Amino acid sequence: MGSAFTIFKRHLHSNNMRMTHQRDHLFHVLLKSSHPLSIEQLIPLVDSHFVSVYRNVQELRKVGVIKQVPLGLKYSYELSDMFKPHHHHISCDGCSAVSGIDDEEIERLIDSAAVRAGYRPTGHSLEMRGICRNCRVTD
Amino acid sequence: MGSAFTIFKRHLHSNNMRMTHQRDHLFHVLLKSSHPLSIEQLIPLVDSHFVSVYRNVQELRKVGVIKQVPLGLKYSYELSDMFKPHHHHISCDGCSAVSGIDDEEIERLIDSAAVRAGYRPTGHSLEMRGICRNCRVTD
DNA sequence: ATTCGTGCAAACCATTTGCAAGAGA
DNA sequence: TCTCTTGCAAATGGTTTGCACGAAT
Repeated sequence: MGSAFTIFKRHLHSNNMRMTHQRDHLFHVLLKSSHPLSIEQLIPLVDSHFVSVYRNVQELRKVGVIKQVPLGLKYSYELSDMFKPHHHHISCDGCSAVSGIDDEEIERLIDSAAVRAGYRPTGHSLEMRGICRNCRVTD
Repeated sequence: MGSAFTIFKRHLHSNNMRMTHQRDHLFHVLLKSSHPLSIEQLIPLVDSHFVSVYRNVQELRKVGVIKQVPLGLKYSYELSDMFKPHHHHISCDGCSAVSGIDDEEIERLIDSAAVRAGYRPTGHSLEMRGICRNCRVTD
């Protein structure tokens, strides 16, 4: 069958990359996380040398396992659509909480806007900001 | 009247910031540019010390004159909606050309998705990728 | 056995900071 | 004049690289 981890292993193999403890661990940290993580957040969570975190995030991004997403003023990382259904994020200006957003219609509209501009769409990144319920009350 | 530059000057003044050659120049470089520029691109274009470019980009971002946009794998900078009508970008995976996108309906949908998720929307960033006409032919 | 990947130290380089001199208001 | 901003030099710190050892296939 095709669990995320099985797909991951196959994907590594087909790219002549080895499955190591470090990559296994990195993958599972990202799989379990409910929101994207910055390198800074990743380093203490993944038990491997920080240099390996950098290298593996890069390598896995190159082969499409990991996706870079702009969150706040810096980039964070999450598993690609290959492992998590395509979605977007909204982060609260007040408390920085992050929620997932999943809206079919937005996707369609984004792609059709790309086509209208003369492009064959290959992807996009959409990040939203707002004030969450809690922070609206606590003002 | 309210040309972009006049608004800029007023905005600086109301934030106790001085109008200097360097800021004037930075502002005009961004105003004339058809697409966002990275710090790296900005430094040779703006005739001031690179430290001042860093500082001014930061300061002007804090007071809402400049906006940071994720382009490709890094961030670039452009004037905020205060000076250029709100829009998004699509960049070609092949030649890196950037075009502007302006679609009212997407805007509405993005905001309504935010509301549905329980947030009062304050902003968003949307960057698209695709293959442009030229690059589709030249394959 | 043969790569490929890791850890460590060192190098790198983009960005930031401290401070004295210069410029705007 | 008074304060903000600039330029320069130096410090900083996140990221990358070189290399020998260790691990995966």
